Amino acid sequence: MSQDLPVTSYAILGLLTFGDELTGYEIKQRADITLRFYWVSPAMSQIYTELRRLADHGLVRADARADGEREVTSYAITDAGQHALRTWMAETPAGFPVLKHPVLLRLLVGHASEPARTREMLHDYLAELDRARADLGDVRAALRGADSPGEPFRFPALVADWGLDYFAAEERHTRQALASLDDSEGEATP
Amino acid sequence: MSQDLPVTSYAILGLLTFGDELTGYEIKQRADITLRFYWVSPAMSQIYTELRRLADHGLVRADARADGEREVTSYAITDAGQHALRTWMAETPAGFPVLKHPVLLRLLVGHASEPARTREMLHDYLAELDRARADLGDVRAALRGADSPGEPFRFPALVADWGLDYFAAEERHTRQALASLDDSEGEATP
DNA sequence: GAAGACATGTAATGTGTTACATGATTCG
DNA sequence: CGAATCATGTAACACATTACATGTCTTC
Repeated sequence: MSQDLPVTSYAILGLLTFGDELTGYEIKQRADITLRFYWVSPAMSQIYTELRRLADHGLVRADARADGEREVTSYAITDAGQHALRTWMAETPAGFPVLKHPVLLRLLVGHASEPARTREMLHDYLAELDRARADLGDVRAALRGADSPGEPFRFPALVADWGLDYFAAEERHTRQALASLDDSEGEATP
Repeated sequence: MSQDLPVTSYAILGLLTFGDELTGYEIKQRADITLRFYWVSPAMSQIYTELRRLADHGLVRADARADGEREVTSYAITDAGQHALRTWMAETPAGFPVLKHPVLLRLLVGHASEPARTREMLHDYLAELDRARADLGDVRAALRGADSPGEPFRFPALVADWGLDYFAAEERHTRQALASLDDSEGEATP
């Protein structure tokens, strides 16, 4: 009955379980502030493609309404969609995370690079981590007040906290790597 | 001059910087124990495709030799390959890691699942983390003896340590999430 | 002599991106 | 009134996976 959909489909479906109807555009915005950190933020075109597919399967309902001159289409999850999501969560194993970590990839072949360049890359990463942590911190702050057990943002708050801890850990690991590099190459620099 | 190649191309090129010539098959094995943790382990067919491309660009040299009845082709990085890799590392920004974390994705929409199922998923993840940590630990152990500054496996050891710390952090975060879930839902279970 | 590892590839397919295209609405 | 945002899509293409196909070599 429930054909397998790509995970991103279920991710979008999941975004529609927080109550309101959303346009493709709004879904993109939500994805940019939440999904981005744990999955991907699909391109706009991808979102519209997925919404079409979900609608074809009856998992979302497309609500077209006129907004002045233009047609705006909002999407809401259907009962079938709720059911499909639950089934997917209950019956398919989550699977192990896939990490595409360009910093670690480059560090792995660090012997093919200038030590100074490697250090620069790690410092750049620290700066980006800081920005990411600030962004996610803003999201986390916005959830306050509705993040207790039983409240709507309980689970988003849980994963936001996880994400913040993850960024903190990455920062530590980066500093450790830098320290380790300084131990050896640093002897040249007085 | 140096057209942009996909990152996976450079990853394979990087695997060839550790001295020896490798067959496609051997590259797959190396990828399975190293790249897997920080990037991806490409499918065999993908590896052969990339090797063909790298050879077309003159970045690797294909060495066909007879091994009994069959032809076996080993690949070695060329000077042009070394140069391309260095240029890539020096001139293109690494970019921020992309995390495809199905456990966090599902936890995000935890309100659409049975609490018991969510807990089960987290416990499954703990078990998988344990296995991954053991695998990476074996790799790390195999690097011992050549992992000091200046030695060939210095950088692989650095990233392996990073990876082990990352797994440890994930384990902590998982346990924290479980504890948080127990705090609320656990009240029902005496 | 069968099983499993070694070794190499083609074909079909799918997920997802970027580029392109279009137009309305809002805000300064 | 121009820029930014809102809103929706099509087309071309790239990266990567799975399925399929083939055969040798090694080990039990």
